[in-house]
Amino acid sequence: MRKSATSRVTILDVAKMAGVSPSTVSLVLNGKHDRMGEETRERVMDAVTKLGYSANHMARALKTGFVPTIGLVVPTVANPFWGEFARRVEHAALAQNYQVLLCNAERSPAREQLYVESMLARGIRGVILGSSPLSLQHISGAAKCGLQVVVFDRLMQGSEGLDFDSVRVDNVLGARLAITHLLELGHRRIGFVSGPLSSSSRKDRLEGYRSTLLSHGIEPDESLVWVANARPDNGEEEATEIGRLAAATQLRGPNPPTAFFAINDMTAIGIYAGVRDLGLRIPEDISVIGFDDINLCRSMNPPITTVRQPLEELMNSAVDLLIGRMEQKNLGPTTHVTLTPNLVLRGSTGPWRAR
Amino acid sequence: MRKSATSRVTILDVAKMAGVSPSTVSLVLNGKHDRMGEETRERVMDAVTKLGYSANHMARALKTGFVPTIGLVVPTVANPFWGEFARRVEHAALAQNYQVLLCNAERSPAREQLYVESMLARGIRGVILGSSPLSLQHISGAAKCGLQVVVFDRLMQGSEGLDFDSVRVDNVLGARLAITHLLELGHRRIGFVSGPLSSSSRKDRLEGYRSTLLSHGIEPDESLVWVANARPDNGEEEATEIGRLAAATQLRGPNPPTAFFAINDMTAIGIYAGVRDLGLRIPEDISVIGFDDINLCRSMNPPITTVRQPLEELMNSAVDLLIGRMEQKNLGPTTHVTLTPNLVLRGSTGPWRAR
DNA sequence: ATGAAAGCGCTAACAA
DNA sequence: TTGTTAGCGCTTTCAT
Repeated sequence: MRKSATSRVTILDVAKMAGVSPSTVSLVLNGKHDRMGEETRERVMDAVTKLGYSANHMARALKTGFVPTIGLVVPTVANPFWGEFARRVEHAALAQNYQVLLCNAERSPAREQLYVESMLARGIRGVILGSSPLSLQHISGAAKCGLQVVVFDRLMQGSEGLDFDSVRVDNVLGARLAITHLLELGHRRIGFVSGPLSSSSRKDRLEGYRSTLLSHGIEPDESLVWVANARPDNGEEEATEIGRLAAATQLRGPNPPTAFFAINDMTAIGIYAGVRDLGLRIPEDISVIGFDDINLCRSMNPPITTVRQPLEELMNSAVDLLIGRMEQKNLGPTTHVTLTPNLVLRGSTGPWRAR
Repeated sequence: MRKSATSRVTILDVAKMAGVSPSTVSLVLNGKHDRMGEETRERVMDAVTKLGYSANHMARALKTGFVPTIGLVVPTVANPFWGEFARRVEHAALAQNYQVLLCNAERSPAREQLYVESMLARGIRGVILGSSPLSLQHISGAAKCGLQVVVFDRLMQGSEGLDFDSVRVDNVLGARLAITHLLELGHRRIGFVSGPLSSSSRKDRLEGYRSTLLSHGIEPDESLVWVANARPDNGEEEATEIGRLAAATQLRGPNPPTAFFAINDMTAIGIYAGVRDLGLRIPEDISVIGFDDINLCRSMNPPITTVRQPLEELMNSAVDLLIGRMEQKNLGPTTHVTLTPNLVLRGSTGPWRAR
């Protein structure tokens, strides 16, 4: 049994110094029963500061069965979108005195499951799931153990007997916004570029792409949709690499697109690189539109036209929903929040011109 | 007292089902005393799987005083460098059966301290500190409580009575590599662009910049060093914004630089934007060199020439060092690992030409 | 080879 | 208003 070099000061030490019982100290610390001797309270607080006491969260959690922490599982922190996402969640959580445990699942259901179980073992009772595999089967065990879950980016079909609160942007609409914009600029051959269709948000965006084309009388050309394969290790290639390869390949094909709709901004950045490799210009030769509106969009040359997700509102809702469940203030049926994306016009899209 | 809806199965349930005592179950689970009835062991394992038992980490930690988790504090996950950094740490830690608790301090010493104390309260005994304020005073309390610390990116002067293991790249050399390269290309007016000099790595890079110039007979021109101010809220502007503003301002000045050395790649990306805003080209009109070598460098137009930090090796060392301390396998004096950076030539630097 | 019992640090009935 | 007591789930001597 490994023990810390310097054992910490406990509630007993405080009690002894203040000349009261441990339960009194606990009462003071937790602000219970304000009908308590003001003088006693002060003695206790004095001892606390003198001793530099700070509570042992594990002992408290073991006793109360409650941990003021929410778990956050994201597919990868290497993509700035998820970094921004995590910051928003953390901000909203901190405002309600919850901490955030951030987990990087690398788009692997196995890792996701591992993390979720580890959270449960640590007494964490609520988790926000970022984009991840379509099936939530691997989470069901945890859910049965009382774990509250809010998913981002996908609605459950309930087909698995699972039904979680969810929060997302209207992805079909987002895609429609993007494609309509391109169509209005005169583009007719629009490429769709994505990593594996591993989340319903991605499927929705593809659906929005197809349906918008159709509704404008254009038959979707399957040779124009590029969906990267998942890698054998269950991971996913870097979005930038996917975009670059897609652009290079598509543009050299027999009937190249004149515009690309990227599944997200990082993929759009990759497309930029692919386009440049061929000596083509954006937006003069090729238009590109992204999704998310990460900060980087403004720094690119040209700045990226994209579909913005209202991340702050989305994450505020997610955190409120989750904490409501954890504190049993919300016992109703599952809630699904869908917010509206909007198009941010910048420099990467321009009118179609014959080349 | 809030309790989980579905109480989890405990070691007692397993013991009952297997018809043994709880201590036997514990023994089996922890692989102790292999001189144990094979048949008993099987009965226990059977019960474990049937019941879907998984240990309560809090109870275990409370008892043993040991948590197989290391904390990782980074300044911001919105910058992909730190995302990559976190992935490396996580990878190295997982290989040794440790989990990683990722904390986003937003470059605020107050938040850093908060996180560190919260880790201590959760029984975490080791933490890796990414770049953060020069003073580690706010960590000293935790360190006295037995928290093991490995710092990245800075060496302690010991002036505060603190002395931690550390891991870093030779930042002075990194800057020398960059500046020498620019000098060899013929540049004489080289700008230095950075956010607040809030870490010794940044100070070192500035020192390397100055000393290299000096050693080549060039008197550093202070009007060429751009160091953004810290914001009142203790946070830091986005690196890209700093770069953009620096480039815009410097380039419009009376005696503009012909090349920029950016404190990191994200700042270099911001400089790209600032240069473009003025209708200038990279590298024809202006050369730019970054630091870190994040993946994004390869996707930019032109790809960014940069000073590479060997992140994988760095993080492997950090994790090994930390776990060695936590498991008391390493009791020696503090260790300081310094690795060598190397220049990655790409397209953002070119020969000086009179404009 | 296995069980009984103590206790990690804390909180929450219940007493006083 | 404050103290006593029992235990949260686990590990680990010490018995047997």
